[in-house]
Amino acid sequence: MARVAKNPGSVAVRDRLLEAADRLFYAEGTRAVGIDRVLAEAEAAKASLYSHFGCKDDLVAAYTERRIAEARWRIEAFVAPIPPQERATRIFDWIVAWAESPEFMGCPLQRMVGEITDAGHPARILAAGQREWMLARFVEWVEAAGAVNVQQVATALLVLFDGAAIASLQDGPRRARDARWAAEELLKAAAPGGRGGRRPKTRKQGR
Amino acid sequence: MARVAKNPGSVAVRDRLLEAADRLFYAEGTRAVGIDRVLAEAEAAKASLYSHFGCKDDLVAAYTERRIAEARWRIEAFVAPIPPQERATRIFDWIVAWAESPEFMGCPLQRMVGEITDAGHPARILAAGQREWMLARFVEWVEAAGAVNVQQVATALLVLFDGAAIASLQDGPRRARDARWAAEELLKAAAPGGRGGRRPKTRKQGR
DNA sequence: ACGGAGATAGACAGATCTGTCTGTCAATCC
DNA sequence: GGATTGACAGACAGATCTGTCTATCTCCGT
Repeated sequence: MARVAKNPGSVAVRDRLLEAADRLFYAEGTRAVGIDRVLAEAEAAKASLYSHFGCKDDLVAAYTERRIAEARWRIEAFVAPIPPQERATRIFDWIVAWAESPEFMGCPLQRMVGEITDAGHPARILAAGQREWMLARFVEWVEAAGAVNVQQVATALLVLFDGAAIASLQDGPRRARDARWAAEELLKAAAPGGRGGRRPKTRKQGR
Repeated sequence: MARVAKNPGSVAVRDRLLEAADRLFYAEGTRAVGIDRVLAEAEAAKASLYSHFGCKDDLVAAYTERRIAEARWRIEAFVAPIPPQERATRIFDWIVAWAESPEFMGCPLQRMVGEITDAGHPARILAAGQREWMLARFVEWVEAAGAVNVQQVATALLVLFDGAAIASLQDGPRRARDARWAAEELLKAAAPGGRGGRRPKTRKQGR
């Protein structure tokens, strides 16, 4: 069981399938791409796909999971060398670079949620988890930035983050830069002693 | 040619088709809904659909056009009684109300753009026009608000607007309220004499 | 050397989807 | 009142999509 690649240099079929699905689903959407396209791109057999992933929906879920994992380590890797108090703003540099990359096609999770209406779909469940993770990061970064009104600023940055992705898909990467500018303004306004809101360090006010 | 409804009380078949398409496409996505579903919902014949709209893509374009027209008059109607200098912030009240409505399924244009990859698709062309219209409104409102750095603030609000829609689809209407808070902060910061940016009334710095 | 696990290739069933076409009916126009 | 027009109903073709299944091949461990 779980044999390795049979010939050196080739990748295990499950990975090939997932990589092919990743490329195609992200570029064209999960609904627009059929199983056969994935098989051709992966140079794999249909039986392999259905033995590794039970059905297409589960392949979509696996694709979503992969995108989430990738996003997390990319973000963590980007943020790691940055002083904690600067992370809340600098993360928007990352978004700008992402939006400027030639293969950028928006946020895969946003597009998946737009396509898959059923909130109970396994991929939707995964995406909901990523929302919480992302918000938790913003709370962390905003807190480290020493801002007042942490929760409110963090959710505002989350919304800006989302807006940067979808607006860049429509108008190009300039929107990501616009989001960055807005994020900087918000954090300046939320600097302690600034024109910002209330002081309490932590305040339960919903997520 | 262009006959009226044959029996009183019934609507012309083209309108019925468009209304049915609108409901179904918005609720489930243009790709998930087949022609037959639209026909059943509209209680119309297939030949009627293909004679009024040439193909499904054109029906999708007509749906998009309808959504755009509706958005424009709704926004204009909402904004009309509001003093111009308050419109930039108060428009976010409109978004909050929208996101709170039970049938809210995100911004139809965002979801369409996420589904339809081909930027040359007629519906995509229409959507691009709506982007310009929306940005022009924000510029107008921000200018009326007397803010400095009009273009930059306007694009920031546009990104917040987009973020409010997609984030509310994922996390619920609280994100629209978060966007409203952020918009208020940005406008406060951009008040003349505030901590905001430069003064020039109009400044070409891209759209 | 042999048996089994995993991979491939592809036929196949069944559903669904777009788009065409034929035939019928009712209302309207000249 | 006869011709025209628009709508309806639905069969049909052709493509595509998901998912199953069979048959074959190739590694790998024993």
